[in-house]
Amino acid sequence: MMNTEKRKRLEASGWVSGDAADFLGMSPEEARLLKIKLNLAREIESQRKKKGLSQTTLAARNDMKQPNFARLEKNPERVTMDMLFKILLSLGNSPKRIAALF
Amino acid sequence: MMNTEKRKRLEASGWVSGDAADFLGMSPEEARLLKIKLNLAREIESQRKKKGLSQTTLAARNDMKQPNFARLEKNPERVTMDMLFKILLSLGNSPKRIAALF
DNA sequence: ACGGTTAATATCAAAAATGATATATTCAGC
DNA sequence: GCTGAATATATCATTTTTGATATTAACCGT
Repeated sequence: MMNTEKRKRLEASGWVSGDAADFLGMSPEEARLLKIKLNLAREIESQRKKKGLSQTTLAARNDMKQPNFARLEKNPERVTMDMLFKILLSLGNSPKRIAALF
Repeated sequence: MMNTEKRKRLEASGWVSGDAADFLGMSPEEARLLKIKLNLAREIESQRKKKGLSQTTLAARNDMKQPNFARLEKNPERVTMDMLFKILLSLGNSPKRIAALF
């Protein structure tokens, strides 16, 4: 899991690797927030696939380009919660439903 | 409600005023997100005051400066959800409790 | 009214996120 | 193995947010 390239990118953006110590350098709150973002991203990908939509079409619907949508799904640590939230809403999720992913 | 100064600031940052049409120019999702942010900000201020803490001390606890904390409380439309979320967590709110504010 | 604390506003520089484009990789179906 | 579609990666310009500082205004309590 986690090839060298990806780790390099993560570390470049401030990560410290090593399993349980993955969140070293972040406050507990930041670590918690990150996990939530990962959840939201996973959910976006899952729902998109369930609907049989491509990144390209879903991106277009939200005035985005495919590569940026890919980043949102694959590297949510570099995306604001605002963005993830907005996409989930546009996928038809109620705030409550989104909240359930916390 | 909504004095001229504040409206000027909001409009400068892209708002269109007019009561029910306040959210003109934003997607429904963006409007929804904004309302949520306002909720979170109100809750932060409320909890802070309930605990009798100053912006200065609460800011310090989160490695922030007072003026930036004031911005967070008073102008959440220009603050990411990440930031609001982080503060609420640090105030001891569980993700669930935060979610209830949606 | 004064002095001290707290909150708000204004303004920049620095950092981070976003948008955009080009390109590469992966994957299905044939 | 080709071809085309879908995803992923790389990079950079632009925009937005954040951090910092200075300053002002509001609010006590005395």
